[in-house]
Amino acid sequence: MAHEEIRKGPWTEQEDLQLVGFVRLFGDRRWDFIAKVSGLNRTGKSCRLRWVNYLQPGLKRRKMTPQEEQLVLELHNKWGNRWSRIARKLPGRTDNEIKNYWRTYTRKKAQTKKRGAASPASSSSTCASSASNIPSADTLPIRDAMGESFYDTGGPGKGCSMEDIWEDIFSSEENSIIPAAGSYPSYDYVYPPIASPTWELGTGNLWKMDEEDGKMFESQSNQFFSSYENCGASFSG
DNA sequence: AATGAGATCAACCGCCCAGAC
DNA sequence: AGTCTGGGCGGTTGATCTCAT
Repeated sequence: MAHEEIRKGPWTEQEDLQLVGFVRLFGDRRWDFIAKVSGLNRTGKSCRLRWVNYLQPGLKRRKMTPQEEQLVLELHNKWGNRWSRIARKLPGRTDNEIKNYWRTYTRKKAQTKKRGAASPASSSSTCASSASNIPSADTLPIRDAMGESFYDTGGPGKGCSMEDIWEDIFSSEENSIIPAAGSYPSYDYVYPPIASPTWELGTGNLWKMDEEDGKMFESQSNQFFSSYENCGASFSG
């Protein structure tokens, strides 16, 4: 049979929209299923990663605050490289983000040590102790601000940010769908409604449907996607 | 203005674990 | 009880961005 090649590499806005739509329909658990029925030609893992690290509502997506940095240092001291565990203590941060931060931090620290050996005057500045040197979120360049340059890596040009999308979803459907209670951690963020059949139907039949059945939902989700045709107009391909 | 080095971030890989069958 | 499958996690890599020269 025709074997469709699994897509890899950076996600496009189109793919993001598709994924968001299907997560809305099916919840954020059945990644393999979502990968199949969405027609994204991505692996379930890839979909999950994209969702968790980038699309999930509530992500801060701006530079760590000194408080957060301090917390990361403390928790890492406590738990070691248990990034997901640490991330749970930092609302709006992903394990990947923290992992990357830590990597940068250790590098800087190593460099500081090196340089410190050469010029003791600067040796006292570790990332933790120099946290006050880190610009606050307000002073950060536009790029770091929520929603700006959201698709820097997703393709050329600027479409609409996920913030816009979520906002739009939320405002257009706040009266029609009530989010499943406890579906998401209680970040200080108002979540758009995401259907969570897993919780609402228990071990429901929904998950037992095969790919063919899933196609049915594709048409449903198409309605959702069509709402964002304007964004789609700026898609690169 | 061009370029090279360093920093940052998104995404993939491989392993492990838990649940389903 | 054993096997299989999917999801989660930590490690790593590569592309892109930023800044200094």
